Amino acid sequence: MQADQLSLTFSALADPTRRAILQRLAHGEASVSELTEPFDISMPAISRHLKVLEQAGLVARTRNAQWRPVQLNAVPLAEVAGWVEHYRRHWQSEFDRMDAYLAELQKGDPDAKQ
Amino acid sequence: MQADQLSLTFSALADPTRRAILQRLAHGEASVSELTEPFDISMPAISRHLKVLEQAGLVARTRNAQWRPVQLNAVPLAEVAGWVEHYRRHWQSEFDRMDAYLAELQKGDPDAKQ
DNA sequence: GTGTTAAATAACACAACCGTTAAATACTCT
DNA sequence: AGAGTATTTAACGGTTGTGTTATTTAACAC
Repeated sequence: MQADQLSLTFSALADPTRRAILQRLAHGEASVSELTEPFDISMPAISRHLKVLEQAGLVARTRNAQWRPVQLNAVPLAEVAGWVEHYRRHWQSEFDRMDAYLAELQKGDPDAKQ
Repeated sequence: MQADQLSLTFSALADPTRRAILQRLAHGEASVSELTEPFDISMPAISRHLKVLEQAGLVARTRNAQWRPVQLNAVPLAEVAGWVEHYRRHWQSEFDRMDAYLAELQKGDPDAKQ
């Protein structure tokens, strides 16, 4: 354990169920039952997904009677955005090369089959 | 297995060794031996990290004699950037609230202990 | 207190992850 | 062909992740 924050965040985001939970929470806080409802898995499983998200700092849990509303905390995602930004020029140049290649195809086609 | 691309990418990025490998490759292609050198782990271990990165589409391996130079492919990171971008306004508002809080503290202090 | 609802924890099973060392593969050079 | 170099694959072991069902905890309502 005791992984760095970025590893914790990426690891938490690696599961599609957890990403779907975050997406749901982007619309507002929700109870564990509400978060469980859309999925085919049991509430304990969701509860443990929430624990992973909580340990990554991506959600916060408060308490309201017997409910424990879950709220999104997007702050760790800022670090992800910063990390990935360093690579933008790399994928941009990949895309540029692809664009150039496609343009070359376009240019060639009207001149027809020679 | 057979996870979606985004899960594959996040999962590959969840390991600090693999992120360090990507960072090294951002400066140019490298052999497996070169990539192994900075780490305290064996070459087979690095080789398997490379396999994970390759399956996520983050690196490509060519062949040159007995070397298999590894190259960065940042394209899958574009999807990560797009995904995380949806949450920017959330962490921005978190930061704004934090700023407001700090400003409040600043304003209060000079007025002193009352 | 008793019953009900919401959620977490316990105990278990199974698969995946990550490292190791030893052996196999692929290529070069003489 | 035989030796040397680079890398992968095989076999193993320990830890972690993800699901299940059964049980426990916490708070409400009567």
